[in-house]
Amino acid sequence: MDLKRFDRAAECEWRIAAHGAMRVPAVIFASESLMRDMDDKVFEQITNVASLPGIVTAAYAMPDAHWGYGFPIGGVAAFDPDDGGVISAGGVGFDISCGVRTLHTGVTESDVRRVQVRLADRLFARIPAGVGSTGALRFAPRELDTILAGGARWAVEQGYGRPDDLARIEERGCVADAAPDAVSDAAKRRQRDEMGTLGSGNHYLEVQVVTDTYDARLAEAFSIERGEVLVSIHCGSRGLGHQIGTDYLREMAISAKQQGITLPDRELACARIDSSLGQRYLGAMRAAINCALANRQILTHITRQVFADVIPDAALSLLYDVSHNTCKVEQHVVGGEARRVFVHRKGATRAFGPGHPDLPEALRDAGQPVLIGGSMGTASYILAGSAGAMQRSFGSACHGAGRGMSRHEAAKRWNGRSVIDELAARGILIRSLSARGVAEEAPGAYHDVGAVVDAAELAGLARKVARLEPLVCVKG
DNA sequence: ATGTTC
Repeated sequence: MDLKRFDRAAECEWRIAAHGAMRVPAVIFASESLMRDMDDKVFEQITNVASLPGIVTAAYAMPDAHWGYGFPIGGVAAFDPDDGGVISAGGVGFDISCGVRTLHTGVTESDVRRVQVRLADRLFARIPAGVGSTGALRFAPRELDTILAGGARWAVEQGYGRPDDLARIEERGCVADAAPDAVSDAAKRRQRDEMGTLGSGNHYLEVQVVTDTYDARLAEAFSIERGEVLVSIHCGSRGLGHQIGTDYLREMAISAKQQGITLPDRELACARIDSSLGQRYLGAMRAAINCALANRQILTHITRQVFADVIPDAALSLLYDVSHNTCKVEQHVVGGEARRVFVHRKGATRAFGPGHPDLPEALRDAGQPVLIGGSMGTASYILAGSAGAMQRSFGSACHGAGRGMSRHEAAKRWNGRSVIDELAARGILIRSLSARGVAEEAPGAYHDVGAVVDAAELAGLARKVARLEPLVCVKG
């Protein structure tokens, strides 16, 4: 990206003053090196977002930002319903509430190394992964409505997990005001056999070891120690969320035209938050959030069963669960006063700072765990949300490494089998049904996740707590 | 991300 188009406000903060149709400035948080590598499309898309009605303060892009549908992936934007603010299906994304949850295991790397192959094989046998994968569970439409209203809370009531898991999930496992009635029958049909499945693309279940901790106080608050094994599950709302995105994008494109909302890009189709379409989308999107939370909860239950069998000493407890693709109603201080705004985070993680009332008591002094998934075979990081994020980015931070190469290009460049063999030689076991999928997800297709989290920290959005390396990875 | 092309 051409850096001359920006005002450098700080080492990792690049501003674009409002001009043309922009209602507010745009801000990218990144190092100079990440900025140089960043797709020009991010500049175009973030300035487009800044022109949407009712946007508050600024449009933001995180250090891992790249080209997305309408909004960049790694985009954050807040809208005020009392100022004509909008909700955009493209601003949430197709994989609604895709996210990561990380579990403690209480065992060490050597405990896993002893049984590593069996653990990899058993997880792969039990965790359905891949395009169109189906699970062991089947739900009639009415049961699905209960899931869409109840989220992880429903799952725990059904015996998938423990009541104390819920405090460690955003919204305590169930987002309010979900509207299963606003979800099409087609979306529900697609989901009836996909609960408890991982999906494809960059989704994974990974067994990881803590290689480094950076802040002793925060590591202790998160109960993280070097050498401990963790499990991270990265997946979303599967076919249901995708179908909701498709359904409402179509409807928003038609309605925006009728309402005279001028769009710089038709992919930014949106509806006023206070319109009936806006409210229906919000209800459907919240149903998809609950679907994703229930999905990750069921996968947690299966993972616990596998560990109980292969490593009986392990005790899996939830560190935290974050969502990456959402729009949430939150209170933020804008121009010195508390305002209720609708925060779109697309490929961005909520990163609430210390003292936030939505955090469970055990984590409140430390700040929210921010779980950063690396690319396959590379490190992941755990950060802590900060007061800086509350001031600078509506309580948001980055979400991952950020793709640097298209799937097509990666599939041409790498051979899946070779990628698996090379990682196995480094002690990392990959299990996947799709060699092409593995090639598309080759570590070289992504930016350096370490550079991304360093930039997030330097920008004042989050504090580094721990670095993890993979031991086993089940891929879609 | 996605019954990987409405």
